[in-house]
Amino acid sequence: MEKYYLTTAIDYVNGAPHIGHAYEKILTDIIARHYSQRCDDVYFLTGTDEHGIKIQKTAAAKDITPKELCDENSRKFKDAWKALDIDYTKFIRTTDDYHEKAVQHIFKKLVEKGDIYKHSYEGLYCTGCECFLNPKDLTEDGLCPTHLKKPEVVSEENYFFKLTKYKDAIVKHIKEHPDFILPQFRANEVLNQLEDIQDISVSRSKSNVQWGIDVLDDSEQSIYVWIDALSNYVTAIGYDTENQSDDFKKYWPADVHVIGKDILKFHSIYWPAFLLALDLPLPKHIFAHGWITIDESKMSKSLGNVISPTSVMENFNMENADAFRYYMATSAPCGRDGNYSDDDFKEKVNAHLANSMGNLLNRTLSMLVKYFDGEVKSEFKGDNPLAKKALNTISIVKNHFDNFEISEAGFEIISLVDSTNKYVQDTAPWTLAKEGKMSECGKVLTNVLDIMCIIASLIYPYCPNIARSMASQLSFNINTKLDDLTSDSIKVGKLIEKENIKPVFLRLDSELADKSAKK
RNA sequence: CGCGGGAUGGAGCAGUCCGGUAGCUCGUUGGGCUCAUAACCCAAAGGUCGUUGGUUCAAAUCCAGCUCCCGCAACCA
Repeated sequence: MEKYYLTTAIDYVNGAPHIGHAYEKILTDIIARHYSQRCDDVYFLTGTDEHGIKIQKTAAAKDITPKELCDENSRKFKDAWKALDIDYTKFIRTTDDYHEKAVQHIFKKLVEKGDIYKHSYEGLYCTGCECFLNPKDLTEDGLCPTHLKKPEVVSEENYFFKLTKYKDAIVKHIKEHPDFILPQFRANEVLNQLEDIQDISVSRSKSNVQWGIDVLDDSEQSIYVWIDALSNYVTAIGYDTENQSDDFKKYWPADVHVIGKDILKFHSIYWPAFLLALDLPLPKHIFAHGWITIDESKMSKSLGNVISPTSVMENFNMENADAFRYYMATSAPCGRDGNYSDDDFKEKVNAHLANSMGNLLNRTLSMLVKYFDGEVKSEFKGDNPLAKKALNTISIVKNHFDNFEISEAGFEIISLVDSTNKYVQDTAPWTLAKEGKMSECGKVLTNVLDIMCIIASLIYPYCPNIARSMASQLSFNINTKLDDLTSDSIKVGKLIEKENIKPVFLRLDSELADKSAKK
């Protein structure tokens, strides 16, 4: 694998980020970190979508310019991702100069090619909303539901993209590439939607929407969201219609676009159509994740249950996002909806990260210090009955990631932890020590520590800080590639001093955690 | 007949494509261990797999009907 290029959806900056935005970034960051363990050149793109009527109105209501609003909110997204250890390569904003220019060129090229044409249509326009309404959204009396005013019939001339021209090619592509849309059960939905697809409007009259990218050679129109926002995936890495950067040649096509299930249609129909029109190859995978609900109900501002990305960390006094990342990533099976609740969060991270994984490392290192003064002797190295399972777990995890089964991969790792805990219980090294069987005892502990190196490596994408702490106590290089992992990583010699044994993750609500929080 | 998702022991889920002893995590109860972060290991209790009918030697799984729940307008991923 030479390179891996992956993207998130770009978030609309009409408000602050919340846990739903965070879910997608965490998933994508975990995928990115996993592939960085398999290839040297991972490019991870995220960013913000900043044009459109809503931004224009929100800014007007706050009496600031749209650009000021975007700057303010885009900053909030960046700050949140920093707090969550989202290690992106690049953050694109659709108001970036290079992006705006490239989008204008893309639009122009499609016009010249004949795939974009001017067309006038009639619609119901509400002066209160300052936008067209769909007839099915009106009240029974034919009024605007928000302003209770009768909308006017207005005809507007816009540019349209010939989506219908590419319908057959996209259907064919989806059918010939069963892993194009993942999870696979989503592909049928898309094929259904493709059945009655129409050409789409790709511009807006500037008399209605001023906050957008201008159409070149037409001062009356600005480019609507589709071409503006979707193009970020190519403009970010240097695409322009005439000059294509080395990065673009190297990274395109994307390996995966990670998106929410609500925007699957745009990514699996509109976006491929634009790419075909531009004679560019299609992304390899489109991965649609589900929603995160809060206490089993949909998150919404009106319900007042919107959770900010960092509030969970703040509530539990956590110094890093590892536990939250782990919980988010494992809270829903691939592509399904998941749920967040404080109780479940506490229960799950305590059980998996503290009781099972963290305690396993802690008890083993403690025994090594207690019985051998922290030293691994050469006679301790040898056959490891856990090696087969551990190495097998690596390949299972890789397979899961290739299908974006992030949650499933996480449970495989914990399953390896559980097996290792059982091994410790079954071999009872403390009993071996009492019976004077020191060599056997040392072998058991070394076997466990060797497996802990693999566990640290596998858990790294989910919990980078915990993994680094584990690796440090094991004198293991956390940057080891997955394919270079062996069940023989622990070096012979003094491994650790008693005072350097530190719990890698404390139980939430434990006395120790309270103490450390009070520090 | 609008579209889609779901209904599996107390909670949350897997298993359904490719029928064959109903599994996981957490919780509960009992026991074990004492190296460890009141942690770890074992065992038990608890489900007629929403309902009705069909196919089959055999159905949670396939087929048909029915009931209930959740999305599909907006703030919003």
